[in-house]
Amino acid sequence: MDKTFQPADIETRWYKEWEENGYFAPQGGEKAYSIMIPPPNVTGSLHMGHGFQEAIMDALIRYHRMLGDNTLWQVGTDHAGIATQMVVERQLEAQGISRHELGREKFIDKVWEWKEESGGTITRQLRRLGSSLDWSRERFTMDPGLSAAVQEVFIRLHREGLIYRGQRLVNWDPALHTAISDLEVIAEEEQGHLWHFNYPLLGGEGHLTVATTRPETMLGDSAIAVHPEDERYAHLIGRRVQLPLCDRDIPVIADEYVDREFGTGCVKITPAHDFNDYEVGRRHGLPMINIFNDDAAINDSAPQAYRGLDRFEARKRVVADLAALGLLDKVQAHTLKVPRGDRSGVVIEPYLTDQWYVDARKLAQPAIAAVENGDIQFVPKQWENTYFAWMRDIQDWCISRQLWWGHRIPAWYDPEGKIYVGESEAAIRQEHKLGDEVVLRQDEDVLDTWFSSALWTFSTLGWPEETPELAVFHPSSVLVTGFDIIFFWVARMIMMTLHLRQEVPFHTVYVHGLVRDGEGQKMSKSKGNVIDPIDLIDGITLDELVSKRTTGMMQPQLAAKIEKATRRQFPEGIAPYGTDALRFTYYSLASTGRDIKFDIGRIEGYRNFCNKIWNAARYVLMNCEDQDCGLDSTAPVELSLADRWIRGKVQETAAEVAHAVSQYRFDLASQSLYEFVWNEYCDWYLELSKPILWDEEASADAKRGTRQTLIRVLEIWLRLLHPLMPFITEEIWQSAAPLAGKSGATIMLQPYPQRDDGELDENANADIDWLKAVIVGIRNIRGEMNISPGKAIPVVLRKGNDSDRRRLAENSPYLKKLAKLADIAWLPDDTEAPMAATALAGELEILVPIAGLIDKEAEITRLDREIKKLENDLSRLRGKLSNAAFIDKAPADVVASERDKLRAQELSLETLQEQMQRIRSI
RNA sequence: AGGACUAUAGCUCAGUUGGUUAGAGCGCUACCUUGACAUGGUAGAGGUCCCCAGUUCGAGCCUGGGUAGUCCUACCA
Repeated sequence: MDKTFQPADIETRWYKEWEENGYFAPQGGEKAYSIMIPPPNVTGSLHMGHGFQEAIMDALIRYHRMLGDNTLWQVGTDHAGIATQMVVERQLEAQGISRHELGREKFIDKVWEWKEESGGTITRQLRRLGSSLDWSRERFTMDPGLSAAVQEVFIRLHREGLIYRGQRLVNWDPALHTAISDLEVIAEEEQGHLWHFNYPLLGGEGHLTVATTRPETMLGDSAIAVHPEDERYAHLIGRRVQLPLCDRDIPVIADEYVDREFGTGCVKITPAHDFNDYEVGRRHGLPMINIFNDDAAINDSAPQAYRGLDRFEARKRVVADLAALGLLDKVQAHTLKVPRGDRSGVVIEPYLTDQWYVDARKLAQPAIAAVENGDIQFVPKQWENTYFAWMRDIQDWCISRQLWWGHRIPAWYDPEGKIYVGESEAAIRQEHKLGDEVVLRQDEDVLDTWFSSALWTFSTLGWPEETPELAVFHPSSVLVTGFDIIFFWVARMIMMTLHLRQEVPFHTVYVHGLVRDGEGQKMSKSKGNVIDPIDLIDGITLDELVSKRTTGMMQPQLAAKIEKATRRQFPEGIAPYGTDALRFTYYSLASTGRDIKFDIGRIEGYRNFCNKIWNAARYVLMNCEDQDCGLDSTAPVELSLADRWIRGKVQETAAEVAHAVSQYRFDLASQSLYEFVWNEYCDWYLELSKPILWDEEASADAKRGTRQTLIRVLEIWLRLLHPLMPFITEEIWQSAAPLAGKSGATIMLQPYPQRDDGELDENANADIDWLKAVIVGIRNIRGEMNISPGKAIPVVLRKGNDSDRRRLAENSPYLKKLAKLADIAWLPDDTEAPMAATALAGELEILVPIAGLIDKEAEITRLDREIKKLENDLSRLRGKLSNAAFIDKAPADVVASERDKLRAQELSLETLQEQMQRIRSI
């Protein structure tokens, strides 16, 4: 074995081995356990959030697989309608081709080509993370099977009246020329203006002043609204005003929607271009005047002068023209929320079109109930509130998109505009007995990507066929996802699955936090702070990292700043840390209910942990290979104190890990393992094994016992650790397992260690605690007195009780080796103690004689510090115990333990004070 | 406007039903190339648990109020 752990070869080698041997596929077992991967964008690439999410899922999957469950991790990718179409359109644009020139079919061919070309990136990256996905069952949302499921659902819901087509205002993206759902609109505060305009009253006396942030929409105004109880305007209700710039007049209406306090208390009503105005318009039967075309340029419904102008250009013209007419009252600076498309970034326009909708209200009821009654549980629980809040006020879901890439809506229209929904034109003709003379035209639109995602847990298992997989693996066990898609995806999956299958899609939703950069900033391309998890695994040079962060930017002017920040933050680039270290970092940061600030220092620490594991294994193998490790069950074995202790400790660790995983507390699981491996197994047990293995006088039985313990405990904790660090554990396990009497092709399919209480040994724990206390006491004196670690020193023990004597008798070889002692002696109580530095282990005094070793002043300082600390504690304890209320009301065992503590500390203080006097007297 | 979350060592974070002296990693200081490991070892320094009040024998933890920050939802003509 190499002296340092080299992850790269090991990782690729083992992943290939696992995949080729089909270890990722379900293997049977009584209980089923399944997770459906949140399908990443097929042409996307892995980011830190994915890395985190996959790590969590893989740990759960590997854990359950080792528990013997029939475990499926369903893999697949999403066609990501808008995102993918945009990428391909941009590529074509670069070649000077528009998709319209190309035509629908050829364009879709291009997208499929791009999918084939780049679709491997994300799946390669998933493999690099060690994700034990069942690749034999890989699905894609536009596979024939999944597409059939989508069509089936659309037809069914349409027949049930849960999908309908209607004309209403939608969020229109004028750049992408498609409707989008409410969720795809991001409203951000921006600086704008509030323009005040005068609309002259018809009949000549005076005007009404309206305030607006969108002057250009006045071309589509249908009314002026005031509050019905606003006495300022009450007399004008029912009158008409002249709409400036347009050759028409509009009524003054009363509606409670109007806020009297805002602006002038008069609102211009533009029903075709504002969601609130739309409702007002409907209530009052106002005409809906659409003044925009698909690009949000002014159309022919507006006066000649503005036709063809872009909306922002039109705004300037309208303001200028009104000013010229003397109708501009004033302009105020105003902060407003501007709705922008989450993909295109352009301002979204409320726009009147025909679209398809899902009646979400009806579907929401059972979906709310399923969470209320605990059929589905969120972890952490507070997300249930978020879910309820949204579900109880859910709006109908606009599912049609004016795109080409996606599932085409299975609806056809006859020349009269009658709608037919069915699986094909032929089927529809047959069902409705339509002859060839009736021309049918299929709907041009495709479905929102999230429509197919909503079916994911069951469409991937073969639905609408009632397949065996569906029976076994559905509902899935847990959904692991980010809070940002609770509405987009989680809620819709719950609604659709309950409706179509009368069962939940999953029992638990584990909601993890967002992975942010070291400063707590969201990682984004435009901020230039993105870290690719693969770069943490394989490493990257500074120059490559800079170029990765600064090429293909939407805002190239930021490149210089990003380069500077990157060079400052990663002066040496990023070292290759390996997958196991990256994964362990994720786990250690995965406490629930908070975001993750990714600190590069952590991964370095866990890379070091890998190295520690590696070297501990080297030590064990070095001492066990070709040696008698007690495999022969008839050979007598003698277990040392340390052997008995560590055999118990590894069981305690198994229990802690199991508990933590059951609560999805991977931070606690990883911490338990880290502490056990490093602080117990390596720091103490390996050191305690040396006195036995290296002692020529130790018996063969004792050596056999220690070797057996070394290798067996190693083999157990490798399995405990495997779900978190799959590669290093497999690599070492291959060598270690045979020596521990285990056989098997892979650690992956070994049973997960279950706590064995028979191995716990409380006596051994107590003795080891004593041993540690004595050793640490001596080391402390050494460290503080600057006694060279190489120098063997004599130690004298004094006072103490029978168990101290027994422990000394049994453990002096350990003490001599680990504390580097020349000699250790017991001093009878009635003997005068030599001049010495003192440490305490309970009642036991540990004395390191001064002569020639100890600096008197330094020891006085050290004792003084100890005494002060004790005095502080004592005064608090005495105060507590002299409080009658405490004695009366606190539980008896708490009071008793405080009293014990007081006694012990008083004794310690006395001892140290005596010691202080003696030192001072020389 | 409503709601959620967060505030603990220089930094990143744990801290269970309220009960020893509040912990870990990184960083820092001193010493150490000892036969698994310097990606290491030993020892050490470092805390007003955001603030105020309350409940309690006892509060980092519970209650109320406040401050600061992050986020979500809705609305702002």
